[in-house]
Amino acid sequence: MKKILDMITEEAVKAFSAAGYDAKYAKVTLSNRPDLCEYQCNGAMAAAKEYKKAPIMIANAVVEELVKSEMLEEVQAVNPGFINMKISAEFLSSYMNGMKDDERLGYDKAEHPRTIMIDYGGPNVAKPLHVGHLRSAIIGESIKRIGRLAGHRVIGDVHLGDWGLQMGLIIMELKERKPELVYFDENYTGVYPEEAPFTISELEEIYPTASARSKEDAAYKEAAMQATFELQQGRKGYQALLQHILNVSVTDLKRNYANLNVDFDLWKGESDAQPYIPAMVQEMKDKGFAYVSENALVVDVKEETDTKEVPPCMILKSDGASLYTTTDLATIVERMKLYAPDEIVYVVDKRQEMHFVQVFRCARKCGLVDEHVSLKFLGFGTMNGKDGKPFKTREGGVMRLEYLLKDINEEMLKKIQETRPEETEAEAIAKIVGLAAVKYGDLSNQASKDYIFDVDRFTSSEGNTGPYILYTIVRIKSILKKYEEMGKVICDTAIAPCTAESEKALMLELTKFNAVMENAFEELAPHKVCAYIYDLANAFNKFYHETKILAEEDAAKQASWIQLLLLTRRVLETCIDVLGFEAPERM
RNA sequence: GUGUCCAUAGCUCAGCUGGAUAGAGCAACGGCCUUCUAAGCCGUGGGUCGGGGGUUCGAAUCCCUUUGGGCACACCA
Repeated sequence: MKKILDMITEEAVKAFSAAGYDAKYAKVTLSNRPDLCEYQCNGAMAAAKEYKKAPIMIANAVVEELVKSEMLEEVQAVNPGFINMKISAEFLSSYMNGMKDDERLGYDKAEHPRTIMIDYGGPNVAKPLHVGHLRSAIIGESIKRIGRLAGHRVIGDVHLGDWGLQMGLIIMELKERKPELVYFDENYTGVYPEEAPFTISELEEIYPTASARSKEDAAYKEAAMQATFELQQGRKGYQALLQHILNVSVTDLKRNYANLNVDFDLWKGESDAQPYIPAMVQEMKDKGFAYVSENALVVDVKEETDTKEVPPCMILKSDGASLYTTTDLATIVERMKLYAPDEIVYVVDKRQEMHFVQVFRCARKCGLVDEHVSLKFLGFGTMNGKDGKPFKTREGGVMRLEYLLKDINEEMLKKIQETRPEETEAEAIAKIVGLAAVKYGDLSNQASKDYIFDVDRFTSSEGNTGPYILYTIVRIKSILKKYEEMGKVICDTAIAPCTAESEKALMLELTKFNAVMENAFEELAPHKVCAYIYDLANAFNKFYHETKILAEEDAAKQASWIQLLLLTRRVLETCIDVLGFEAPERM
């Protein structure tokens, strides 16, 4: 379906042309003065210059044509040259019915579907998920779903951090603790045990210990770097250990991401790109892009238009080992080979922007990606505590994701038990609402900005929060249920033209759905979806308050309203699905 | 130091390619439940859009400058 603004703009184009003015001035926008009108066109003022006429005269001439449109029911020119419009109830209801009868709610599929890879999550296999991983998971998941709704083929890749010094650190620490393990025997030729020599909780303790020690003990760090190098060179025992670490860790990660309602198509990691490194490096050298500088292998990526110094992209360290630019580049090679994406979106902490500038430039320069492939960096800000500083536990440590979710769920549970003590499924509902609270709290902010994680605010049902949105959906569900309990059957009847202000306001909000989704996709901006459903929920709640649907005696009117509720519910549920959460039956 | 992002009501945030009186929510105060979930709805008060210039008929929005913050600047990821 066409977007409503485009449809009205078409009317304006006709009117401008008929009045003898250039159609380029006919652009119609949403009114910023809802008290005066619903839509406006400011083109007359822009046109005034070209035609050397008073804007109001142009506006008047256009309005004379525009009043002929059946789409509009009120059109007027206002000083200095605004054209104010209201849409007709009949046209609005026909648009509603168009949405209702369309599986996609009026949001057309992309004409040219693209293959888009989303690189998000990025957990470190050596560490449990902590709050730092929350944003990437939440935002990335939403971007993935927004892209899919738009009709694209979207592939989500968790891109595990499983290849750096961290691996060497774990191996070293393990060697110190259990030197007798066969993994450390270079002469061992047999088969390695299937069982990992550690559990997930041991693993979670090993890495921080090793990491802390490496900062004080230079020799220890040196040994870890050596182990990393050997791992990368393919030392068998270490490779086997890596597999164990991955198995143990990924099982745990999958459980955690499932709790977040986050789902990856690919569980690839940095290590998967490793086989592509040698050939890639060789080619970079052969083509003359890579050269040795200060013993390291680098590729220049600075450009003339740079306003700052962009350091060369380092391909290999002076000891010959690969580093994160290497694996990121090799991962691009791998992705192009296996999935041939048209676009790769990286949902990563914004502090890594420089790194990705280098990687993207290097990838293009060395021909790792074609001209048409777009590489996008979606950098997100830090999640801060109420004090405005990076979120910490009460003790000042790093907050584990599991504990954070637990806190939120407990808060929600308390709320349910207070308001509805009779609820038997309070815990399950608390989990659903709690997740919505966290995700909405995050996604309602612009991704690139830092934001303050405030449990009290996010779990509140007042204001622009997840619970408020869910409550609105629950209200709709409740009415529909009661309607059927009254013995009435929901038939597929048409939505009648609105008769009240609040009803029209609700319909007007509903019409925005396709434009909002398209815009959210283009700008990779889930927060626009949040802003939209908040407005929509407000419009619905106002309508709800003023309209006693179940008590309505006119059955036709009631049936039309029921359809309007169904449509509102579908739009809201589609939106929250795209945000990555769902609504309970009651709350 | 260089670069970059940010600064909007007491607090948390919106503000589309410049448009009419800068919007929400929270907090404060005041209304609305014998009727679909009051986890709701309605209303009141609260802003020199960090400061200063400029472009424009018109600037929170674009340009310059200044102040105050965040972040990044090749062998960690």
